[in-house]
Amino acid sequence: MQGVRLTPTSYIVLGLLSWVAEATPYDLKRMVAGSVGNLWSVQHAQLYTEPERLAKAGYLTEDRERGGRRRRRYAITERGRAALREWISMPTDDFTELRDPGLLQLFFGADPAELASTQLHVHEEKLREYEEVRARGSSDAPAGPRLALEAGIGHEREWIRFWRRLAKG
Amino acid sequence: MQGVRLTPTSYIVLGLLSWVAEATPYDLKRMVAGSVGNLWSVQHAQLYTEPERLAKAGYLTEDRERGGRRRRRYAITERGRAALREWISMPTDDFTELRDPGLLQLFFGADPAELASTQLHVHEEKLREYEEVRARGSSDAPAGPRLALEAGIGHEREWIRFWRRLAKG
DNA sequence: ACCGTACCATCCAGACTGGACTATTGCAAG
DNA sequence: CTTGCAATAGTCCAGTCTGGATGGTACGGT
Repeated sequence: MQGVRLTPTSYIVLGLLSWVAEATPYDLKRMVAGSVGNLWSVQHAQLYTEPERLAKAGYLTEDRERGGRRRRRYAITERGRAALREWISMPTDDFTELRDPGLLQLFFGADPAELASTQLHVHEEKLREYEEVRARGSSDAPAGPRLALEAGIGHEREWIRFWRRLAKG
Repeated sequence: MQGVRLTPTSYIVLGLLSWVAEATPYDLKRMVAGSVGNLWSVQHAQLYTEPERLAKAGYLTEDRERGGRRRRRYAITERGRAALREWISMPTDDFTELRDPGLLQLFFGADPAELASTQLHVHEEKLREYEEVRARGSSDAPAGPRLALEAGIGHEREWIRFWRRLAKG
């Protein structure tokens, strides 16, 4: 019931469960894809182990179907909500972690123009995807995801500026 | 001698060792800090285990001091250089992985203005650091690290624009 | 001779990764 | 209706990585 370390992954699970009455790991997986998954990648296997861990510590309740798929349904507890609230109210000064394989190749001497043409494609595609999500979003959607999406769009544009500059020598 | 998977971390070790005749894990640690460590975080413990793994697979040679600190000195082999060259010449289309704790808090409903003031500090500091590195750099430095630094500076500026916008409502 | 401060190496439990593997269910064509 | 495919859903595992603790070595200064 006590003493687990809460990681960013934990807060993703708690955060998503604070928006819905209950969810199975598979539901979480779909919620993550196309939203928070863009700013913090989560392995699907974690969405099975992490809720289990959180349930053991009292942040969630677990309820398992008998027969059939034997889905586990999780719901957030008051203790879980409190932990989430507390985390949200303490602005972090932890730093952005960036992992960009293309940039790594550039660092170690890859041909800038050639690399740029590959990377440009990838980032243009991603930008298109984000802009589509934005277009679909209703105006009464929660502010958080909308703002995070704006951040993502801004960064994709920056990537595109950067690689475009390299592409033309 | 065979069959290890080469990860980005592997290429960081190979890449750094391609620039110097030999290095101990501790040397690698210092080389990473303030350069490639900014675009791909590496735990120091990995700089002990990864070269060992690479040496076993024939990409590096290992030579251990007797007595004293018993430092291990690693040097890249022709096989290692070949692997590095091959990786560099194949532009990756793997995608940027971004992990930003602040953005995650924003996503889940943190107060934008409050969060922004914390994050602004952090990113302004980082930008200052990058610009200092750039100022110190000689003009005959290799192009790769210089370009990667430019990317980092561009992104820090983007973060600052983003959080600045949120800070003033 | 002693101390403080870098320098340097190793270890560990727990968490995460990437993917393989299995099973269930819905649906559509034959 | 039954067969087969796609989508849905859950589990497992070996290998890696994480974050930090721990403990040793070297060296200048007093």
